[in-house]
Amino acid sequence: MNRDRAASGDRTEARPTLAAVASRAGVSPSTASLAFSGHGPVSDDTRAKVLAAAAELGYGGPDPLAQSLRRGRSGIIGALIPARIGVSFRDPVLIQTLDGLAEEISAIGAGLLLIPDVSDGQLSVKDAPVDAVVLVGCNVDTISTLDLLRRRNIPMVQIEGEEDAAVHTIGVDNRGGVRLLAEHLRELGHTRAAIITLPIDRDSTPGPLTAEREAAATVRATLERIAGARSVFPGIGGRIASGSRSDAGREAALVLLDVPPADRPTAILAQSDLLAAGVLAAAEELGLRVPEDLSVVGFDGIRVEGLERSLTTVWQPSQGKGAAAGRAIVEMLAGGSPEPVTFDVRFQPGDTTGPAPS
Amino acid sequence: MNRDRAASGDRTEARPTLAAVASRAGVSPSTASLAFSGHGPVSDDTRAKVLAAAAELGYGGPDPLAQSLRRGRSGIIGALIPARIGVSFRDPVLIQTLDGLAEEISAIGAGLLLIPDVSDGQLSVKDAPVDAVVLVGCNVDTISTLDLLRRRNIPMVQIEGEEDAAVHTIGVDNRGGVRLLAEHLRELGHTRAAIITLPIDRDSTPGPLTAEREAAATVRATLERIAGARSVFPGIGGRIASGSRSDAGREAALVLLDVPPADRPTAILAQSDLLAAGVLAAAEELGLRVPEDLSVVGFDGIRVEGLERSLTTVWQPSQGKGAAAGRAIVEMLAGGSPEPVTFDVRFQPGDTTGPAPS
DNA sequence: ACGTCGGCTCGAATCGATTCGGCTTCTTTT
DNA sequence: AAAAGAAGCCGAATCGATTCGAGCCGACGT
Repeated sequence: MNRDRAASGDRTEARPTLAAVASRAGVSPSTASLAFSGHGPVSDDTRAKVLAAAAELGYGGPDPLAQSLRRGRSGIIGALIPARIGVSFRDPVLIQTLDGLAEEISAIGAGLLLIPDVSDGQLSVKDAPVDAVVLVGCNVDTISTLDLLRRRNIPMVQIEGEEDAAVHTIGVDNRGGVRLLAEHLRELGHTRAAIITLPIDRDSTPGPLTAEREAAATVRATLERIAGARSVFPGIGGRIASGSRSDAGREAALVLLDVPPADRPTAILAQSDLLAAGVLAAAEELGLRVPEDLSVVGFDGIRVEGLERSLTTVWQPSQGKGAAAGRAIVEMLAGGSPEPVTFDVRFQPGDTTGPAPS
Repeated sequence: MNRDRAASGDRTEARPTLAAVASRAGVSPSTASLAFSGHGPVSDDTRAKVLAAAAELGYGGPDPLAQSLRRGRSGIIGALIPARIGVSFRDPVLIQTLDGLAEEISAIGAGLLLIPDVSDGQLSVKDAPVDAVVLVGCNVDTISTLDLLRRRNIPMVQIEGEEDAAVHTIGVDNRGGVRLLAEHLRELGHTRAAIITLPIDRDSTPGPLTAEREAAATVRATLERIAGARSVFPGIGGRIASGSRSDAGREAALVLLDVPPADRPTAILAQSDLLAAGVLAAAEELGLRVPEDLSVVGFDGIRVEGLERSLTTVWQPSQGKGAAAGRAIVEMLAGGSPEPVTFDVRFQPGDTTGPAPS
């Protein structure tokens, strides 16, 4: 009543509040609230009055913001993705993961807020009204933000990350998966193998896989996959690609393959199917037959658009990882403390591997 | 002090509030707030005290929920997408659009909340704490929800939708774009052309393009593109695909092409590049040469993964559409009322069209 | 030495809804 | 018919922070 709030046609409009509806209906705000939410005993008569008043005033239902504050929940789960949308979403694995995640959290009516993990990004996890955060495919060097969240008691789940971080982790058997592939190649007689890795640190510049960069690596999954390869081909080297894209794979493969035949690897372990697709393209450009001259394996087990060959690879449950993360979130929000999950992968033979050329 | 709130170690934890920090620092809540936000004149001394107290208490900064309520803004823009994430995000056009959108709204530090427009979805636009909503590639038959939002004064922008809806609309010249392609085909001598459309209504079942379905159509963009084709090939018919995916295009094309040569269309207008890619695949399966036996055009001008041919198509600024939507949102949130935008498209010749076979 | 001007801090209202205990009425039970 | 019970409604506190006007105190000007 003080100042001009009553005459608040001064702004563009004055959204009616629940209180306004209540007073118009001649009931108390509490009753109006009950009538709307259906949480308490309200006579049909009263409810009708409230609804009528709401209609007359053009009331659009309780303000989600106020509800959120009161409830202490916003119904929003933040998804920290590694890069801006246009880039991140070119990765089918990421999409499947988010899909599984979204599906699972929709059980509690929550939605997914995309938060690109780019430093200059204006939106930061820390001032977003999220109930929980999922780090999907991020390298957790954003520790500072993370313990801010922890301090706020916001549940966090990461998919494929450092185990030691005090964050619930969902992973797959990266090491074992790649070892399966490597063993497969060794059984075929390959001895000169090379690897094309996914980004290994925050600045994902492509280049040779050097000891220095490996030492400074922050992306756990990539390291694990390298380790898997090393467990079979101890000294294996290769190149780091700039991302899970076929053009990046092609680029890396061209460098690895465009050498004298004697030095050329007879097998390439690509750390993703998209990379592998790029390797196949490079091989074709160089006139190398797959698998006669070169064997190629991938990782992920996705269907690569436009690739008619069936890739030898390991399948990982991308969607399952997202779903597991979602379930973990749901459980944590309910007060539980779920067990970390590590998924197994499945060897998936294709026609891109064959006996090593003699 | 009543009941056991004071002893609220009863819950899992009791997040310290700004008030707690203030009292520990020996200042008033208002001062503490000022110290944190840096909005008012606070002595360095006091600020330090407050910050120290916050650190001791493990205070993680102001609760975004409370801030949102107070400010009346959540910093979240809702993006209504046509299907669940895994499906929607297979469409590169959608992704680019979202990318442009996200980029633009990050200017005001807002984030994107994904809201799948599926009826059974638990999360609904109406109880999400969003400052604005973008309908991207949705058919607006969700009118009921929409005027709920309007009533709440939530700015809305739609990308490619009914003009008549009282919603700010961003579009492209669908009609003109397809006409360019159709004219191109006519100049090449084609007379028997068929069209493969994107979904035309909510239940996106594939099937022949019949008058009935066309009459019941709800997807504006699809209709406009059909109209563009009709302006050159008046009686053109074809099939409705189930989505912008190459397998859907292939499926539709197989039906259209697997007929006696005399009836077979010599040109197919696919309403998206992905559909066109599917058409190319189908043609190859049927032993038809492109462009000698069949000309194919698409729409969108995207780079189709795994497609080495260069498609004759029109390019549309998908990202630009998203960015325009983002700018519109920003302007509307600032109180302005932006002008609706319609983008032009650009003919992009490729090698998938040629003279009609004699 | 007194009035005034700034700089800093505090009180209190506010954002919009939810919820719990208590109070009134009306109905049922013995 | 009195006691007990139930149904329906209201008051007031609460969620956690922001913000505006007012107040206090030291410093400066004359």
